[in-house]
Amino acid sequence: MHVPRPTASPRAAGATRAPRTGVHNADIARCFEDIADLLEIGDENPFRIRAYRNAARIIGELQLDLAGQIQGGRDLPKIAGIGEDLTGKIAEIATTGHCALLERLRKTVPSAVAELLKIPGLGPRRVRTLYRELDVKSMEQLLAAAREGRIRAIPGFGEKTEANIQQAVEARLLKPRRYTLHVAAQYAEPFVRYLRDTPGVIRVVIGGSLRRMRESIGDIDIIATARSSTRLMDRFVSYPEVKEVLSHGPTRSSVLLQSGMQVDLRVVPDESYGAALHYFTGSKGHNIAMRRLAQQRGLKLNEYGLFRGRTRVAGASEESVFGALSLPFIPPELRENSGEIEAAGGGRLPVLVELRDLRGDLHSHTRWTDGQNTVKEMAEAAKARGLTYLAITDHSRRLAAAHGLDPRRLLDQIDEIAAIKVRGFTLLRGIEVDILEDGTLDLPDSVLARLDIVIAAVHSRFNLSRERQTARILKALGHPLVTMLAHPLGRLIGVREPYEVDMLKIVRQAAHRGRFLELNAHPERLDLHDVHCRMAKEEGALVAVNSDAHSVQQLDNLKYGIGQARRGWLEKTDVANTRTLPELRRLLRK
DNA sequence: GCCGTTTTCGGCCCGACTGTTTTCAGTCG
Repeated sequence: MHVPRPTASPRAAGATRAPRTGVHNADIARCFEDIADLLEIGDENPFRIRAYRNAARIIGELQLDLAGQIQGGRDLPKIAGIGEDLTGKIAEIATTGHCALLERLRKTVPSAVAELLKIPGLGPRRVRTLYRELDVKSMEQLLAAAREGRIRAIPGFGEKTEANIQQAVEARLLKPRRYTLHVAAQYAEPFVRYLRDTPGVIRVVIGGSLRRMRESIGDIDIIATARSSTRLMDRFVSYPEVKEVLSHGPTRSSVLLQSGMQVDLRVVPDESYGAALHYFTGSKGHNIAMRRLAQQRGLKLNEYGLFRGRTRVAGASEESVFGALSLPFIPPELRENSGEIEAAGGGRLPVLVELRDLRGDLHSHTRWTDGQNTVKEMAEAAKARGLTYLAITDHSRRLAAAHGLDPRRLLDQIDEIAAIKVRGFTLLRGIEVDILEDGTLDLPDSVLARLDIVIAAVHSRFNLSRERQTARILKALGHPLVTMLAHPLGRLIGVREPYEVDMLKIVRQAAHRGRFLELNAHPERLDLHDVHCRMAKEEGALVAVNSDAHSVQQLDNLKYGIGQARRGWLEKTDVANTRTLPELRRLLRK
């Protein structure tokens, strides 16, 4: 099945407990975040706190494995934002699994207190006050204090704040949610259409992480220009699906929909449209870096424009903002402050792959297994979307729940595919064959040899050790008949963590053997991850952006795959299925 | 804690909204 049953998977433990061999960048980043939280509650120098947060963000996005680097006896490269002191702490965490500073801070403030920062409306100062005045050390104690009316008695707090805190804690116990891209889009698009229907409105567009095509979306950001902002704002907060109005001002408002999704609207004058769109698209890190760049040139960047003194020098369009800072337009998918500003400044921005560059799709399913449509219907739907070829790649026998194909049925399917003719369109014969636990394939070579495309996929034993899982996949990629590795991390966004594998080894094996790495475009997968797209590009492995469609409608998921590929800096030449069929066949023969 | 053709010291992104105050702190994005 393309979406296997969720399985429990332990989250990475904190980096500062027992020493262990596998310290990941995420662990180091988490440690720095925890330090920043505790320093903040301790009312430390805000710029010192910012340095830790900044470092955490940089490390979290870094491709280089820091602990591996140190354990291999190599020096860390110079990383902007990480100086002498933090380099030392990285080395400390990588070698000992502990950070002495964090341990020390935890003795002054219990780390459960830092959890309270996650409550919307509670920042460091209020958390500190609640801890000192009421000895509140946990969510439970905070909720009790609110219910008993003890919070309103503290100076600076009032009844309203107390009620808000109580509500926020209760809501948090219901679990905060993030949404996959396609779910967020389902909420966003009708809302945008509704807003466009307002008299006097000029423009309404989606920004934020949805525009950046991030794999999961926390809230929806909408930017608008209008002749009357108050009229638009009034209509915004009266949208029928609104459950609660979180804030309501003339230029900025936030609402909660019945689904729990938060939506923010920012309204600016039309001449500020580009600056506001840029600001509300983010990411936060990108915005900070851009404002700093402006500042270095004696300018000021905010959501109203780019200013020299009081004079606006740009802001009507995003292009004008970038241009006034001597930069080309940076596509939204790249705006993560992960080198895009430097690349833009140096004329090294990639020309990103686009949906219309795709010539075919190399992974799809039919009624032969767990798909909903026939081979012919899939072919016609793919052709209608402008593609010129489609590989039919149903499951192999091991996946019994999906009615996986045994050799006999696969041979029958090959015959059916050969008999189907769609003008100007080519069907490729394929299989998504299970990689068994020992790295061998679920079907004999004699059958696989009759196919154009052999996709190898892990659908079982997700919990093998990193070493065994990696060896299993490397062995499959070494099989002479394998074309490609399906969904390399096996994750389901928000449901199942990726399995433990050494992606660098896998990417290098793929590059060495000429195998493709799939970027599975299903919005719950988006697997390859964007950082591994960049890794694949650097190591010279080709990526195939595939729909893994189980129905004709799911062919439309390709747009999400392209979004992820763009986030991974991929260009047309980095993606295998941008090739024409003759070019693809030449690649496959190699 | 980081960083530097304005600086090795003195800066560090910017503005809106809420609630509790009577001019602003705290929080958020």
